[in-house]
Amino acid sequence: MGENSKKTKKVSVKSAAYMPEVSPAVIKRLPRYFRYLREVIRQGKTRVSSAELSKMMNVTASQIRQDLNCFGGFGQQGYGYNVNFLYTKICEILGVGCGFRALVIGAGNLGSALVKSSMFDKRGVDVVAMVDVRENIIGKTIGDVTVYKMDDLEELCEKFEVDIVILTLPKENATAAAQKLLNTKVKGIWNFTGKELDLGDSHIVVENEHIGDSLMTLCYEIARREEDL
Amino acid sequence: MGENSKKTKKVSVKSAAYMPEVSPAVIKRLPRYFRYLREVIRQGKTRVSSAELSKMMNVTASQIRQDLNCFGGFGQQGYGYNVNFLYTKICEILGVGCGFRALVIGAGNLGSALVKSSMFDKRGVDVVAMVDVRENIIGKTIGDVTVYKMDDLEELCEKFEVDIVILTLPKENATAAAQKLLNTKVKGIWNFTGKELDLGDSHIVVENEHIGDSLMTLCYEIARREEDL
DNA sequence: TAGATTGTTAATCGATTAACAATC
DNA sequence: TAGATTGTTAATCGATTAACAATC
Repeated sequence: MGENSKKTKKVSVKSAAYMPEVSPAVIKRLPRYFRYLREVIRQGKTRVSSAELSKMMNVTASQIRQDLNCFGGFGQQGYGYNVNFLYTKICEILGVGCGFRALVIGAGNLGSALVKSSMFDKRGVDVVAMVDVRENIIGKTIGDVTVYKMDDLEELCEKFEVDIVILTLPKENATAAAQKLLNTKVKGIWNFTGKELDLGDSHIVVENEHIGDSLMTLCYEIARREEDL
Repeated sequence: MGENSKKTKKVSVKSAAYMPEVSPAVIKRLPRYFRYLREVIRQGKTRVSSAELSKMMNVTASQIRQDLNCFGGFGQQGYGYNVNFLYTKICEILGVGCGFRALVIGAGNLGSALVKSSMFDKRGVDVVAMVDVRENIIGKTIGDVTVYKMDDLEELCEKFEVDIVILTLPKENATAAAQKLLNTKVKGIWNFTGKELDLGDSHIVVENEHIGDSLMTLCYEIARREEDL
């Protein structure tokens, strides 16, 4: 650090084996560090202190240092954090650069919007295929992803070595789709169907996404402010 | 309660004035109760206990009772909760039925997908207009919402009495759009731009939505499971 | 009445913050 | 060296759970 040229600093990246379980609260904050570090990089800074970050992000400097230290000593006393180094570390932790491959089930409005966005690119996830039940769109290309038959789901997962499946189909079909995936090498499901999946202790990790929930908390806040005028 | 026919039970809905601040943790869970209660209603049940709900939702019964009690005594000892009554109360709390009106800035893929979904309907939010900067889509209809000129944003908010504005434009323009809204009667912003807005203590409530964040925590979990095989 | 289940208090657990010694 | 800022411990704060009296 200090432009990474001083040879003295030992970067103690805690080894996975001896790493104590990281708390859910910390994990949920990691993507936010990822985003803000990209912003800091975009601003052309090469170093950043927990105090600076804290001001940008509206959290305490203490929390930032505590959070980062769950994964290793990425900073340097008297200096702060080397932005690029820290960003690299956060990316490692979050699996950016693992080259995960994703398949989207459902080529409707939401599925299409997701695929066309820059979201996956930014996070190093490669969308390799979409599937749908509607015959008339099989073979079409959305963004630059081809739509295949839903029937071929398992073979497609095999062929493309799919790591992550994204569910954007009607909630009635969510469970059936998830069941099919249990027989594949798929490692994670990102579930937009609204039907919360619980695959118990299967090898598949599930992340249930409920976009509408934050609309409701917004409405709650608005309604609450109205009543105590 | 008890089919609501016994006259004895006093439903002590805590009055807003004397209601102590509800903790953020509780508020964030409310939409989930909303979703599960809809499910219970769909199943045709008329009563539900905290124990039953707890099994469905994978949380402790204690937490459910504690959460609901922040807002009033909605249950009845020995009986449980009347599903419809509880649902009504949760809806009230969350402002469903306040008839909030929303305007979407940005008629791109995401904006269009949101508008075409059933999300707003389900939550009693009425999308009254979209705006965009691209001349060629002005006047078009998406879902059943008309696209207007971005230039007319303030007038449209006034004319349609917009409560909530949804930002789905490029992040570079997020701040400028939010600034414009400060001069209107808009009460809340649902922000998908990726640029976190902080309007300080303005009268506008902001909810920053980062869909990609949960993709990253999914990747984190996958990467972590891979390393400790 | 007896049984069930809430509402609520007290105990536990986890997460955040403050403080400061270590050290670059 | 002096100044700055981390890494880390201890103190505080908040959230969850357990337990049970109240009561339908």
